[in-house]
This record gives sequence, C-alpha cells and structure tokens, in this order.
Amino acid sequence: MLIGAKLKVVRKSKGLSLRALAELSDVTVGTLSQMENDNTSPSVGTLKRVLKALGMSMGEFFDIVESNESRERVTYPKENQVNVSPIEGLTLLGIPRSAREQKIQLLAETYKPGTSTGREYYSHEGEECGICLEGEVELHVDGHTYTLKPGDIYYFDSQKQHRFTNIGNKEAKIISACTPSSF
Amino acid sequence: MLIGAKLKVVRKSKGLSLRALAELSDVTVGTLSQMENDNTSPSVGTLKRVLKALGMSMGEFFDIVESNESRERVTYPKENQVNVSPIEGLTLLGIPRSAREQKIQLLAETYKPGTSTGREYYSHEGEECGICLEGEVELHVDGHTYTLKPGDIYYFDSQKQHRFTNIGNKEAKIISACTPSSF
DNA sequence: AAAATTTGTCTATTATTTTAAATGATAAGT
DNA sequence: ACTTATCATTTAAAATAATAGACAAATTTT
Repeated sequence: MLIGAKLKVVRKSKGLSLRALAELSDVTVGTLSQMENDNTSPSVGTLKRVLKALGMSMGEFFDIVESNESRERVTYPKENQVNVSPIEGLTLLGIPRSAREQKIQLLAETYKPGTSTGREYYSHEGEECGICLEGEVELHVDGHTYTLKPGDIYYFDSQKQHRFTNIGNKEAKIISACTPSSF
Repeated sequence: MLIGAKLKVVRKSKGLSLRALAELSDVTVGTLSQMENDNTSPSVGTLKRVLKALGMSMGEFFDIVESNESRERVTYPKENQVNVSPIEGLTLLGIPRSAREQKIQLLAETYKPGTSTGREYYSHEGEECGICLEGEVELHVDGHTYTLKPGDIYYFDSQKQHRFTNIGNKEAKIISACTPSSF
C-alpha cells in the first residue's frame, strides 16, 4: 500500500514543510519523511494524526489513494453550446441534450448583479456541485445560507431546496455539474 | 482512532472466525484479536491485508468508521481543497470524493505550459466532462486529437484512453467533472 | 457426559515503527 | 566567503506492533 506520494501532494498543497506538519500533527519529522518515501507502513493512529493536521479524513485520503486516474473526452466548441436559462440576467451555457445518455450536466453559469435562480427550487433526485469562478454568490440550501467566493466549491443533494443569488455588484460566474441531467 | 468494533462487524457479517480470516489475510490470529479490541494501532499495510481478505477497500472501511463523526458539508472553501495531482506542473484542485455519497468529482485543473497528464490513462465505467477556461489544451481521446479553447466543453465515456496537454505558452485552466465507477 | 474441536484472549519473543538527534543540502543575508 | 536559517533524509535507541504458541471458555462430536 503506497501512500507516500499522495501524502506529499496533500502536504504540499497546504504549503507545509515537514517541520511545520510535524509541529501540527505531533509526529516526528523523520517519521513523516519515511512515510512520504514509503519506507514505513505507518500505524492507523499515526496516519490519522497526520491527516487531522492536514484537515483531511481517513476516508477522503484513501479515496484519493485508491482512485484510479482516468478520463477521456470529446469536445463541444463554445459556438455549439446553448443557453438553457429562461431567466433574464442569468445565462446557463451547456451542451444541448443529445441522444446520448449523459450522466452529468455541465453548465457555465453567468449571473448579472442581483440576479437569482428565482424561488427555491427542488429538483428530482441527484446531486449538484460546482465552483465559483468570479463574483460573490449567496447559496441557500435547505434553510441554510452560504457565501461562495472565487475558488469555492459547493456540493449538495438536489432534493434539498436551493437557490443561487448574485449578491455582488459585478457579474458572477459558476461552473456547475449536476447528475442526472434535469432540465 | 477506534476501528476495532467496525472491523469485527465486517468480519462477522462475512461469517468468518478469527482463524479463518487469519488464513485469508495472512495476518496472525493474535494480531486480529488485538486489532478488534483496539489494543493496537495496526499499520496501514496490515489493515489493508485484512480488509482485502474481507473484500473491502480502505476508503469504504474508513467511510464506515467515520460515518459517525462526519457532518454534512455544503461548501468547501478554497483553503480546504487539496491538490491530488502527482504530476509536476499540473494542479488538480478539488474535494476528495469520499465513496460516501458523492457521485461527481469536481476538479479545478491548472496546467503549466507544456504540461500533460502523462501517459494515456483509461478508466472504468463512468463519464467525464469539463470546460476550458483559459489557455489552449490538446486532448487525445482514443487516437483522436481535439483542441480546447476557452469556453469549449468536452464530454466522453470513461472507457477510452485519454491525455491532456497544454500546448499554449501560458497557463491553461479547466474545470472538470467525472462520475465514479460506482455510478 | 466425556472427548475433541473451535472459539477468542493473553504472553514472551521477534520484528517494525517512531523518536530524537545528526547529517547534508539549499537558500538568504551580512 | 561566512554565517544563519530552513529544508528533507538518515541513523541508533526507544517504543510499539506482529508473531507464535499457550490458555481457558464455549461449542460440537462421539
């Protein structure tokens, strides 16, 4: 079970040195070094302490470790994309629903200042996630309010009521992905 | 990190005795006993062998273990996102898709000029799609070559070989979404 | 009911990990 | 060039986990 490389990637992504991580996790620098180089099979307890310091759960970590990298694709030029939004001030640019059965609906969303998705929707079963690219968006989910800034990701169950609102004074952009396709 | 109880539940559900599991996993009966009673913090390698014999992945196991403590999250601030890329020049920023409930893996990908995803990967069942935000990316899928410019979307079934390369002279950015094998 | 088998726990020994400190490597400042 | 600091790896000693086998309790077989 090789976990060293992934561990290092996570640490680096936090901008931490081995010493800094050792301080946070209460695990020795030497141990961390050996872990990252797969010179040891750390105990669950030790690994847990390290991951806690990195703000990651065991499940999340092994999900990364065990995930097989894989991908593949065909292109859809911008010109071929269509706006599926009925709302003024909101653009939902995506791939027209084709004969093929897509499991993910990818949308490039643009909200003019003050624009929202309207009343609180709830769609059918499925999940919805996305990332904020520009602007400031308020997200209501199931009675709770969250604020999205550039780089922030959201993820929720589509069955919960939700609504997006651009609360900033400039255009807001979001890339979203939903499953299954629902529009 | 208490894992003994869960481990025992899994073993019992398979109708195995400690000796039978010891035989399958090549881990001593005594060790298994101590693991189930939390008298030891097993090494990652040892736990992996045991779980393999039980037909369970590390990710799945810790999902069970952590199911009690984990609270539901909607937003994932940029600071909490992790780079899961082992490749130099390529950043894959996202939230780990805990086998838990999430069906989509959303990633913010950044390619330095000339960087590629390395060799041609291919995955299990599932789909992957995304949108190019900046730069110029060459996409190889199943022997074909496509060029992605800002705004272009790609979409394909996940069982074909694929590779991404930043062929421009500035950073390229992509937001991608893929469905896991379990979908 | 007695014997034999199977169960999980416990202990002494062995093997491995973890620690603490030393080492070398790199970069920045004087 | 010489500190001074920071970085990751390596090493010997201390701490901990894994093994093999003994043990008693529970179950099955005769």
